[in-house]
Amino acid sequence: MSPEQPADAAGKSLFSLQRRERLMEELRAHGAITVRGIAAKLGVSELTIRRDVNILADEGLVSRVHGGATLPSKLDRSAAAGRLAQHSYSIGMVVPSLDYYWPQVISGARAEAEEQNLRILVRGSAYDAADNRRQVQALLDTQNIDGLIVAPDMTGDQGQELLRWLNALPIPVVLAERRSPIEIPAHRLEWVATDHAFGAGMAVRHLWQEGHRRIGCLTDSSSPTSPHVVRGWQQALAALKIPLEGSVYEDSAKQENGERATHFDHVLELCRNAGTTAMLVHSDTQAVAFVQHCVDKGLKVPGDIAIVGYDDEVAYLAEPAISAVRPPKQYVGKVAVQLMAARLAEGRMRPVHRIELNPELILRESSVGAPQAPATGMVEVPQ
Amino acid sequence: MSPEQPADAAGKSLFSLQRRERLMEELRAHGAITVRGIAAKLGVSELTIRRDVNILADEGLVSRVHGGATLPSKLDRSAAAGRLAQHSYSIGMVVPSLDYYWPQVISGARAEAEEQNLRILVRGSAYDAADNRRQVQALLDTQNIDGLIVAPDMTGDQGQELLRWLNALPIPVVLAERRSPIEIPAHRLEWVATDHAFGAGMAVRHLWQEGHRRIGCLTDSSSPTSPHVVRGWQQALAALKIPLEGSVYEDSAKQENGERATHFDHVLELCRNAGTTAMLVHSDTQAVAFVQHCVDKGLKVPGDIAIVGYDDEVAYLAEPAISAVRPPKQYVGKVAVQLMAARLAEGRMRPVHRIELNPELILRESSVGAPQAPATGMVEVPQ
DNA sequence: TCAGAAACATTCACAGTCGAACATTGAGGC
DNA sequence: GCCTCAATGTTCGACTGTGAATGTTTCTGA
Repeated sequence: MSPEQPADAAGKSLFSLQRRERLMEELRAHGAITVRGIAAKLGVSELTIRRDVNILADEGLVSRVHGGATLPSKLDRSAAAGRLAQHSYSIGMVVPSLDYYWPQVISGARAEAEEQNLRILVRGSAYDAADNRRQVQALLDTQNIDGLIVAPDMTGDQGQELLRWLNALPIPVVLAERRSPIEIPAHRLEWVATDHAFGAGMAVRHLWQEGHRRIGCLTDSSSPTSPHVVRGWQQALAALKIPLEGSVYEDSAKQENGERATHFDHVLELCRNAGTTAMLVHSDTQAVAFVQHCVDKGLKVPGDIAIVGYDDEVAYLAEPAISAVRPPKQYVGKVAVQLMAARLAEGRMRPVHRIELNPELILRESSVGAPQAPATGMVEVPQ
Repeated sequence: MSPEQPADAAGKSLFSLQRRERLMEELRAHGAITVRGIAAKLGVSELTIRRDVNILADEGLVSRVHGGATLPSKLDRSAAAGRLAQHSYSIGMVVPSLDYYWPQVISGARAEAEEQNLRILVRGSAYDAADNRRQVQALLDTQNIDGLIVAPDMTGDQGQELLRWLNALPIPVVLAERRSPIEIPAHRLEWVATDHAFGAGMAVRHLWQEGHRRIGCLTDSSSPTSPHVVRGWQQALAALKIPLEGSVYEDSAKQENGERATHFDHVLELCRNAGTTAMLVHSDTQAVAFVQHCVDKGLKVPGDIAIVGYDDEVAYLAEPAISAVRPPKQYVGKVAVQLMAARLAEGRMRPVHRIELNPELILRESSVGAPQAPATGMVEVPQ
């Protein structure tokens, strides 16, 4: 044998550290290794491997066994086993907004990260695939990121391409408030998202229980949340046997500020014609403006028209205060970090997790007729 | 066989630590083991197993009994037992089978419960809503249950009624391998389930990559898993632009034992007529029988027909060994317990979680192209 | 209660593995 | 060049894990 560095099967020289890395790799791949097998594979003597195993075992990275080593096992009670090396990780987080909705998600993520002893680096981005990618790339380039939590724009070809790119990244990726669509098998992407359809359904059922029989929906198609809200609204109508035909359904996304009042008038006109007495209004900034508009026009809320908002960011500020579906934003961040921490700890043996969280319905004045006992499962919050 | 490391059923060498780990796993899955059974399963002498049991018993991890071992019991007052921290909560677990699929789910749940210091009480039930309810009721009556993990039968009115009842129970309930349907708003029920549709799709895409252009599906509609598998198969066909019309799709549930051969012949006939060269066979007991039948009829697997099974319980036993989609059964149990532990710790402020896990595809001989002869001029090196 | 069967403990033999002591090699500093 | 040091290899006696044989204990059912 050559007197230089030892060689592995491919003929490449290895330093001891690389060798131990290789050893861990084999170990992770097979769950166990034999000293003999690895020695042959790496082209070094068995004694060398044994020494490596001892070193790794001292650090608690493997469990020593007669003839080889296994992944650390609870059954192994040697000195070093027990407390895994607290190698702390850094997680990048890219969110599409730093002033609406996402601050709470970030706050939940930060709290959990502290708990799990992780570092989080947050970057804001635009609602736009190209910028998402730029921000992620910046994190990858400048920081030493071990994992990525991201809420990308998924619309259009660019969005799809972005997803594919994320799926192929060498680090684990968790989507927040986004789901990878079935069409592209982004099989490595995990996600945690609020079940907005459920939230919308909950709002509709609540309005039904309040006696409303015609329930419309005013949505904001510029938000990624919108399709889910609309779907939930439609499903709930179907379940309650309310015909979709004739139910007011409007999109306020394209309205300029100046034209908003005009559009609201148009919506109210539709409601009057269709006999609609309740509206689910997506994005509660919209809801606030809409309630304001109704009050200005002399309509009683909830007397003439009941309103439920969506997101519960500013709904309590309106006069009257608006009932709203509240997504568990803190938990979205928290669970995303939990997913990431578990993934980083357990590696690829862990199956891909995809988590939906249910929002809750916060009842305020805008939808509750006479003060009633809250329906089961729904929370009444004063203020 | 060589006098070196012993072998388990799959022929893989095991170190003593791994063997004990396996032993604990079996123990968690079944609650008890026999020395003889485990020795046969792991391919070692009974003496060795006894020694393992002694070691584990010294650690207090098992209770020794004549003929085998059980999970640590309070009744066992040997030296090592006894100082287990008192269980904070007790969780009831009702599963529809104790010999197929579910033992591994239970094993994962037990392992996690141990970790979280919870007590788990497992009861088997029938695939039948009335019996499910009886078993749950029995747990509620006789034990002091703080939470319930259950895989109920959800078919028919009885199933729906059962779900409603579960939803109204005063303790938290987590469904395992079941989803609450949107129709009944069982908004308190959390669940963890394998994404079987994804698994089926993975199998279809694999077969496509192996060159198959007509891919059929043989399902077992008596299993609650069946609809999801079929849905995944259909979606994957659609994505690959394989027409659903003319694709072989058969249900083997209603076949009596005697008629199974006839039905298989019928399926093969259909395959021949439709030009189908690959089948996804749900429940891999079915797959094993089907492969056996094909081989008996002189068909080459995978040469004439490629097979992928579903569940990966016994697929490796067939000759040739069958590729199979493997649901993360251990993790289903594990995650269910995690959900329950978090719920018990955090109370109702925690949003309802609903988790899907991706299965993995285990490739074996039945679907992977036959090994090809080396190109001319190349020398095949023995060993 | 007792007999027979099954499970268990003990002993021994052996193959394989381990690690201490010492030898060898190569890199880097002077 | 020479020295030192760290990494690796070789040898060989000690140790460990396993299984067969054999005797002892425990369980079970009549």
